[in-house]
This record gives sequence, structure tokens and C-alpha cells, in this order.
Amino acid sequence: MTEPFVRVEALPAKVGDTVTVNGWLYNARSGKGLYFLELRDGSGIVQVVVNEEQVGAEAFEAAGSLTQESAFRVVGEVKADDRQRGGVEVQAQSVEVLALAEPYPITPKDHGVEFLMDRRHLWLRSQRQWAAMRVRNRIITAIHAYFQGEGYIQMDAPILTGNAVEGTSTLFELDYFGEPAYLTQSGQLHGEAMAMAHGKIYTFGPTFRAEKSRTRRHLTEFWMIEPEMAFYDLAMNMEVAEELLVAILAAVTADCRDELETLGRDVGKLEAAMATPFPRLSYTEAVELLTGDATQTLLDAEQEGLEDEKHALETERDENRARYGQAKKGEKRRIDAREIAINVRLDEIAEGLRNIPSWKASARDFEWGSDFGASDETVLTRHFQTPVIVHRYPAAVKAFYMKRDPEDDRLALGMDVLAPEGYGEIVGGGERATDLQFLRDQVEAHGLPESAFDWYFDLRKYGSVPHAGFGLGLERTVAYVCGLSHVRETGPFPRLLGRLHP
RNA sequence: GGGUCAGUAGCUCAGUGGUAGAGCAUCCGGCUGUUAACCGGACGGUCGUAGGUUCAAAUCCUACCUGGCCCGCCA
Repeated sequence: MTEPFVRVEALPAKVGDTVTVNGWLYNARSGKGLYFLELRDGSGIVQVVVNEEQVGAEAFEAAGSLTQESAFRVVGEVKADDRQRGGVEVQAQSVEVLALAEPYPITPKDHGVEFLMDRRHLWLRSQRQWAAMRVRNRIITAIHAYFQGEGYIQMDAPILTGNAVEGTSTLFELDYFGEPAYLTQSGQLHGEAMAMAHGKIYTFGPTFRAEKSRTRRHLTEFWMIEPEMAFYDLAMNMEVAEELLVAILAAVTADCRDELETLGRDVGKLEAAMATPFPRLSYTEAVELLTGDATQTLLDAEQEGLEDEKHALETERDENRARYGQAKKGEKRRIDAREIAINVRLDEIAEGLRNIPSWKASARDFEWGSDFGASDETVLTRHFQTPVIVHRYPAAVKAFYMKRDPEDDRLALGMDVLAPEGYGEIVGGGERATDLQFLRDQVEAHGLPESAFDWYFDLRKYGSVPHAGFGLGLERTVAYVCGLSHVRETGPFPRLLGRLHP
């Protein structure tokens, strides 16, 4: 499609040309006889300079009438200017108003979470949200590219199911023409069936959990990518997860530099996270690391670091306050803004300092056989710069369909990948049980209705083979890659407890 | 489900028992290169809701509602 206008992202290649650009007003500044309009068109933002002497009274007035988020069209010359983002600006020759916006609620200033979430449909236009959605898109395309390049077939698991898959999570229940039905919590079991048909498959779709979890890591609706591979064992499964994550990190660090900068993401940390192989710790080794001296030392150092930062910030705040009286108005505003930023960080530090003693206690007192808590996962990953793979968990804390470790029947051949920087579990999976009688016993032991699994048992009756797979949580992955503090900013319209609109 | 913090102008917040405040947004004016521009002015309030204490409540007490963060559960 040849477009009759130029998109902002293409402007750097058009220096010297006269072009048409369409967009919305992101922000504006003015001087006598001058308007500086930040035009946002979805591909980027460019500054449009409107000079009264060059455009005439009518167009100049049109530029002055534009309110934030008004739609407008500009014809002008693309000029190189090092001071601008992207290195270009547009010197307007004409300005046409397409739609004047009513007063726009989201200003280029601070807003609270609730206010922004109520206006998510508009918030998506803001820079950070825009950048996060672009990274999400790049992650999605990287995932497809990886699997397609490796010969996987993408297949969809059903969203409506007649039974609770693992019997653990709380599901959303529906009325399916008089029968009880549920929104899927995992495509896992159907994925296994599809892998027996195609060898290597992956699902890519929504999953649902009705748990009343209110944390930075939880959504009630989220997207999961679930590869399933026939003739793969646990070690091969871990290798797939590692390759997939490296492919994602490589794609984003290569193609989303501007977005990561907008998000304030430390790209060095993402690059460091690509070093392979990722550590592979057995659950037992992880428990030893968690309960050992190294973890206590690490947390002591973190506590010291936080205390040093706290003192530095308090000193800066006191110095700012001391010169506040003599400061001019603009300087006072900057001091006020800085004070707010300092207080936010001090609150975070105070929370960290409150948490560390309980983290230390939780780590030190951890007992073999339990599942890791959120703080234990965070503490484990603090020892490494890359994601960490933990495998061979106690069977009791894993799903019924996991294969047992032939070396130790207490263990299941499950594996989790923990993301760095406290982002927690982004991958969970393992090698699946192949023995029909074992699965029947497990279903019974877990109190699940055997009739619901008749088709699943068939997979073991007709050519049962070793196979493995895992689920990758898309939103947690996006949060980690973007450095977002909450998964609510990882998708366009996140569904959380108490959040169904917009 | 548990813990904890908060709710004051459209937004972000200050005000902790005695006249309801600031910055931003909006509107008006100034400035010929601004970068969350800047400067001057105007506009803007049922202090979450309901009770209570007090001469007097945004401020103290009780209940409820809504939200943030943390834990549990999970990807």
C-alpha cells in the first residue's frame, strides 16, 4: 500500500523533502510568531515548527487552536536538527485541523494508577504505554519466528473446557447450554494431543484464572505460549526454553532500542541475561543455595546498599530544602518535583528494608519439600544475571501429569524458569508422564474425575512416547523485558480483580 | 483470605483542632527556537460516605466504600 502521507518513523530518510504528515497533538509550546507542535502519529513523535511569517495568518491561527490530542495534518519540509528526537523536525508550510479535541484528561504530568486504568483506552496513546506495546509486539513476533524456524506447528487449544485441568486453580465457570463449563486455565493437555499429531506444536492464546490475587504479577486473563514436543525429555525441554528466551531478548535488544530507552530500561541487564547456558539448579541445589551463607551475605549487602542510598537521598533532600527559600519560582518547582521523586524512592527503600529481614528468615528456614514463595524466587535469582532454571521439584507441589524422576521417586521432572530482577516464574513445564496406570492413579489421588480424562488417557493407549513442554507467561515476560513494575501495563486492556472496563 | 498505607480542585499533592492551599490542566495576555518551555492573570472545592466527640473537624473516634503495596495462590 502506497500511502499519500509519510509516517514519522520514515522522516529521517526524507530530509529536504516536502511531505504530508497526519497525527495528533501530543504537546505544544509557543513563542511570539512561533508554535512548536509535537505531532504523534503512532509510529513516533516529531516536532512541527509553525512560523507565522511562513504559513500565513490562517494556518498560524489553526496551529494555535489545536488542543492536546486534536487531529491535524501538516505539509512541510523535513529538516535535520540534532536537538530533536530522531534528528529531524518538520518546518510547516500549511496546517489543517482535522478534529479539535475536547480537554484531554491525561496531561504530560503525573497521574495515579486508578485514574489511568479508568482511561486505559486513552492511556495507550502515552509514550511509555506505546513503547511497552511495541516491545510486546516484538516479543510475540520473536516467539512465532523462533518456533516456526524450528519446525513447530502453531495450533490453538480450546478456550471453553468441560473440566478443571489440574484441579488446583480457581476457574471462571460458565453455563454452556445447561452444562457447566470453564474458561481454560491451560492448553497443556490438548497441546499433548496435538503434539502426538504433529510432533512439535505450540499454542498461543488466552488463559484464565479466577484467583483473587492482587499483586504485580497477576492477571485474571493472560496469554500463554505452550510448546509441546514428542520425543523430548526434560533436558531438551530446558534447552528449548533457554533458546526461546534468548531469541526474545536478542530480538528486543536489537530492534527496540528507542522503546527501551523510553521505558528507562537498563539494556545492559538484558544483554547480560542472554549469556548461555542459563544456570540449571535442581530443586535440592536451589534449596541449598537458598538456605546457605551466600544468600544471607547477599541480602546483607543489599540491605547495606539500600541504607547507603537512603542516606544519600535524605542528604540531597535536606540540601534542597535549605536552598528552597532563596530559590526562584522555576527552581522551586524543580525542587518540589525532586522531593516527590525522592519520597517515592524512599518509600520503596523503606519497603525493601522492611522486607529483607523476612526474606532472610524465609530463605534460611526454608524446608525441603515446600514450594518456593515469591521472595524465595527473588532471592534465588539475585545470585545470577541470567534467568535461572530450577528442575526436579518434589512431586507433591507439581501437577499430576508430571513424569517422576527415575532416580528419585519423590521428585517430578518439572522445571521452572525464574526471570532476573525479581520478576519471578515466567516459564513452568516439564516432562510428561507416559504410563497409563500411573496417570490413572494420579488422577484418583488428586481427586479428579476420571471420566473427564478419558481422551487424555487415549494418548497413552495409542503410541505413548516421551514428551515434554512448558508454558511461557507472555505478560510476565513483557514486564521483565520492559522493566515494568506491574503486569497491568503489559497488555492493551488488562483484566484484573475489580477491573473489567474499559 | 490476611497485613498495611491512602482517599482534599479535572490531575498530582501540601495542609494533623481555629478564614480551603500550591503546581499542572483549561481560558486570557506576554515572549521569534521551545524541549514536561517560561512569565503574568483568571477560573476551579459536598476535603470518599454515614455517624460520633468538640464552642469549633479536612484534621480526633467508629463503621462502611474504593484503591495502592505486600503475603498466600499462580504464569
